[in-house]
Amino acid sequence: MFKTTATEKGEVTRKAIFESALALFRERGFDATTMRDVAAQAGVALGAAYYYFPSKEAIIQAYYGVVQAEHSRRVAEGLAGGGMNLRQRLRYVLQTKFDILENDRRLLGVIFRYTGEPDHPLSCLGPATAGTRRESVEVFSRAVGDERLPKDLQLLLPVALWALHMGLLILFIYDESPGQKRTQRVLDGTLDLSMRLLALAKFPMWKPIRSKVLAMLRDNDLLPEFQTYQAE
Amino acid sequence: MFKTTATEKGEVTRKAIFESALALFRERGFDATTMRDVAAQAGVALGAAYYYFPSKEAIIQAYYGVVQAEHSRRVAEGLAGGGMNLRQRLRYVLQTKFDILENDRRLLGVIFRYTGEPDHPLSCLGPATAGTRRESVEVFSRAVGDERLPKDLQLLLPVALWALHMGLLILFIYDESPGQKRTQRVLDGTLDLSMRLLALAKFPMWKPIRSKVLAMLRDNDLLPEFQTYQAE
DNA sequence: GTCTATACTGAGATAGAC
DNA sequence: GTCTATCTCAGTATAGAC
Repeated sequence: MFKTTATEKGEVTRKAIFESALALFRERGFDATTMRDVAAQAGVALGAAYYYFPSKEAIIQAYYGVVQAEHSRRVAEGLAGGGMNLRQRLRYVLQTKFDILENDRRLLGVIFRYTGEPDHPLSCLGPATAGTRRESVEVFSRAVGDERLPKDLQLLLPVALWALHMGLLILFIYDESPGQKRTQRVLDGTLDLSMRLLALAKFPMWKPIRSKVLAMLRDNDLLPEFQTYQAE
Repeated sequence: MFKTTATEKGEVTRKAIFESALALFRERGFDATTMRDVAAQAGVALGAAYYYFPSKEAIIQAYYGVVQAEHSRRVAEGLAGGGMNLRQRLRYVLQTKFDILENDRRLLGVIFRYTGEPDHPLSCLGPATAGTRRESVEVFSRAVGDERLPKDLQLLLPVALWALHMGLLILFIYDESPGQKRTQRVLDGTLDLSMRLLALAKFPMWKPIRSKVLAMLRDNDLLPEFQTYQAE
């Protein structure tokens, strides 16, 4: 997606460009920052910036990669101890994500810019970002853990949670309430609801509906590619 | 959002620019078409194009307005006769939308470009497009019609359908299967599922959960603004 | 109010020299 | 790996014709 550095010197330059860009994006916003500003701030020529990042958006993409890694790290750390129930684990995973993004709501919006353009390398639902998506679903899988659930729910839940998390991210971006309390409330509300629905959905009477949902998603390639779906 | 014409002559010019733009967008794609191309194709000067449309995206926005109007028109026409059940009415409304957009999947993607930027005038979820959104939800309200439902479901369903329709639009854009058969299958599948869930949700035992959902959405301003939500 | 013609600015992106 | 020069194109500006 973007140039990975081969030399140590390159690594330093790359980092300088990346950090300068983020600082400027946070200060002035993404669109108001030019690649010339970024290069100047980093003390390199315009061409150098483009040498490491093929586009301005690619910097945001790299930023999102860092966020992702940090999220993975914190979740691994936080869940290591055990002792949380499902509700608490899910809350922790989601909350951690918002903690990381707390002051970068404006930057986050750019992630969605190419949602409607499948072939774009930065399309957040496109093939080019499948790896990142996979990683993200992974985190939710870890939160579900070995919770005692019917196998089909075991498969569906992480993807459903990923989708929920995407929705909440959009709400988060639009949320102008102080401290984004509104997003917090919706997060808690949807978690309550999810837990109630999950408790119901576990019963055998729901098996046919669960199967139908799973079959439909599987048959139409709507589940991230890394999972193996033995038909429960 | 863009200049509306006062004279008849202006109307002609406006239309020429609009049609030329759409033709070029369809032929070469949105990004590959320049405003100069559009002006040339329409046989006017660059300034004229900008006189009627403040930006290239504004043309797409106008296009979407036309789609919306056409959808409204066809739905009003198609539902006028009566004699369809809920499932059939919903199918009709959704199917009609996809019929209209059949050959414009690439154009459609641009609609989502500013999803993550609330303040942008073309943000598909932002305040600037509230009117269009309202109109769109309206159409789904008409499809629900006077179907015998608990009042809270009566309120929730149109918005839920609008959300479903947005999701299906994204799937539609990504769907490379011939004739977008995959979207068709998912459309039918989700309709089946929705009908089954609706049949269940109508029972009084679900009242508390419905109330909770409604309360959460209402309390957090997540329902389009035009509805009046007397707490059932 | 509608439009032409032309020139200009700003910024994303690229080519090719070093 | 890095810089300089250059290109392209969205968008603005202006002055004036009708």
